[in-house]
Amino acid sequence: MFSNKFIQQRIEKANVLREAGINPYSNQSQRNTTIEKFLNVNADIEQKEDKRDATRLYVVSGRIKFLRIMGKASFVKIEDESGMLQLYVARDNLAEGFYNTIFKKNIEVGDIIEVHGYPFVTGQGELSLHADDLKILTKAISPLPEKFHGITDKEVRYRKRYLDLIMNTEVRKTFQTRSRVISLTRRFFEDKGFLEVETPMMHPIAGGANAKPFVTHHNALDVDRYLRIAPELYLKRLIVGGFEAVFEINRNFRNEGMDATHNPEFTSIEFYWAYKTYKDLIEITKEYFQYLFEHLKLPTLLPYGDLKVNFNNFQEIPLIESLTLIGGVPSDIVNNKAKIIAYLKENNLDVNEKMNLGQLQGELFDEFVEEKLIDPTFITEYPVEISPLARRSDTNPEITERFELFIAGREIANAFSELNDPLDQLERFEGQMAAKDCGDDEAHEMDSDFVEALSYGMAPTAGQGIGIDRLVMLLTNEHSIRDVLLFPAMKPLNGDICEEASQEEE
RNA sequence: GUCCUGUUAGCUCAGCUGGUAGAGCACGUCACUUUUAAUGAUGUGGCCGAUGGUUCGAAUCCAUCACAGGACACCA
Repeated sequence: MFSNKFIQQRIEKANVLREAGINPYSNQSQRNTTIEKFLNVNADIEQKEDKRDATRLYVVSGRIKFLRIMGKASFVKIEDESGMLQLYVARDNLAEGFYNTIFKKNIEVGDIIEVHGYPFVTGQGELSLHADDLKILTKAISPLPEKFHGITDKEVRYRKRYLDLIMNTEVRKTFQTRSRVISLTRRFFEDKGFLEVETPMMHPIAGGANAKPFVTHHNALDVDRYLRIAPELYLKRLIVGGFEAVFEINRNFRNEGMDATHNPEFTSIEFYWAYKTYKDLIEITKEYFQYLFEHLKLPTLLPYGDLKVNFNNFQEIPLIESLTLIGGVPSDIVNNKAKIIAYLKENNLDVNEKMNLGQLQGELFDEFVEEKLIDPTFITEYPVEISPLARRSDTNPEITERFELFIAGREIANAFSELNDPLDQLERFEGQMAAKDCGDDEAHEMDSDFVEALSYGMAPTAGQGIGIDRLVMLLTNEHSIRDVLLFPAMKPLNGDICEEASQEEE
C-alpha cells in the first residue's frame, strides 16, 4: 500500500525522527491560540516602531502548506481551520543543531507542527510568527498534491474529500454554510413551537413519495425493510396522536438515477402543522427564507450561475395558469387529454398515452414551465391525480390544496393541506395501485395502517418538505449536488472485485 | 439507460499524420538569514486506466470493459 517511493522517503524521515528521540505522532499539544485569533490580536504590531513584540508569546499549530528554505532561515506557512500563518524560522533562534539536522531534513510540506514564538511584521509587510521553538505533531507520509494547482480532478476531490478540504480550503465554506442552514432551520422551527422528532429510517412499506426504494433484510424478523423514501406518513401519524407541530430533518433514500441534482441519499426537512392550510405554509416559507438570508447575510438579489434570483419577488400562480402564462401552451388544450398528447408529440416529446389528464398536465409543466421559474414561485392547485396525499380543494375536487416552490428553475419545496379523509385516502391509494398495474412502478404503495390511523381522525393539517441539498446548492451557488455533500455517492473503483466477493458469499 | 469527452510521473498538464515518453510543481543533493507559487545549479522518478486486436513497430489506430465529467432520458 505504501510502496510509492515518496511515501517510503517520508516513512524513513519519521524513523529518523524517532531515532532522534522525537515522536512523529505526538499528542502533547500546547496550542493556546488559533491562527485567526493570533492575526486579529496582533494586528497592531504593524504600528510599533520595530514592528515586533517579543513579550507576546504564542503557541500555534497547523499543517505546513508552503516551505521556503533559504539557507540559515526559512519561511513556513501553516494552516489551521481558522486560517493561514507565516512563520519565520531561523537557525540561531532554535536549539543547537535542530535547524540543520531535524527541521531542514525531516520536516516537510504536509506535516502538522506546533510553534512557539512572538508576532512581528516582515519586510514585505506580512504579520508573521517569529519562531523560537518548533516541534512536529504529526508526520504526513503521503505527499500533498501540487501547491499551486492543488487538486482539481473532481473524481479525486469526491472520493478523497479530506484531500479536497486540505488543498481547496474554500470548499470548507460551502460545508460551513450547509451546517449553518441546517442549524438555522432547526432554530427557526423550534422558535415557532415545532417539536423535532425522529421517525423510522427502515419502513415495512416505502411510502410518502413516488420513488423506488432500497431494500434490506431484517434477519431476526426475517422480513424485508425499505430504507425510507420520505418520513411523511409517520409524521402524520404523530399529528393523529395529538402533536400539533412536528418536524424532522434527516436523510431519505431513493433507488434512482444520479446526476447533478440527485444523490441516492439526500437530506430534507418535513414539517407538519395542525390547524393550518397550505396558505399558511406559503407565508411561513417566505418568512423562513427571510430568516435564512438575514442570518447568512446573503443579498436578496442572489447570484446563481448566470442567473440573478430576486428573493424580494415571491410569485404565486396556479399550475394550469402557469402552463399558458409562462409555458406558452395554448389555453384551449390544457384541459383536454387528446389535445395535450397531440401537443407533446408536435414538440417531439415522448408521450405515454396511458397517462391521465393530471399526469399530462404535469408533463406540460415539466417540459414548458419549470425551467423558466427563476424568481421564487409557488405553483399552486395541483391536479388530484398526481397528488395522492393532498387534500382536495373545496371548490374544485379535481385539484388539490398544494404548492411546489420553484427557484432558479428547480423544485425546492413541496407542500399541501393534508388529506385527512380516510375514505378518500383509501381511494387514492387504490388509484395508485391501479397506476402501478398500468406499469407505473413508482406509484405509491398501499399503506392500510396509515389509512387506519386517519380513521381515528387527524386534525386539519398542512405539511411541507424542503430539499436541504438543493437549498444549499442555491445559497452557495453550487451547481452539482456532489459539491454540497461531503461524501457523495460514487461507484466502487473496482467493480469486478465486489462482484467476485459477493459470489463467493453465495 | 443513451450519446459526447476524458483517463500519461505524487499533483497540474504537453505529447500532431503510429517509430519504446516530456514540462512545471513535488522529491533527492548543493548554494542562499526577509521569502510570498522564493531563487539558482543538478539528479531521481512512468505496465501512458484495463484487456484484446491491427501493425515489423501502438500512449497514439480499432474493439470491449472500468471509472469520471457533461448533455439527454428517467426521477420530486
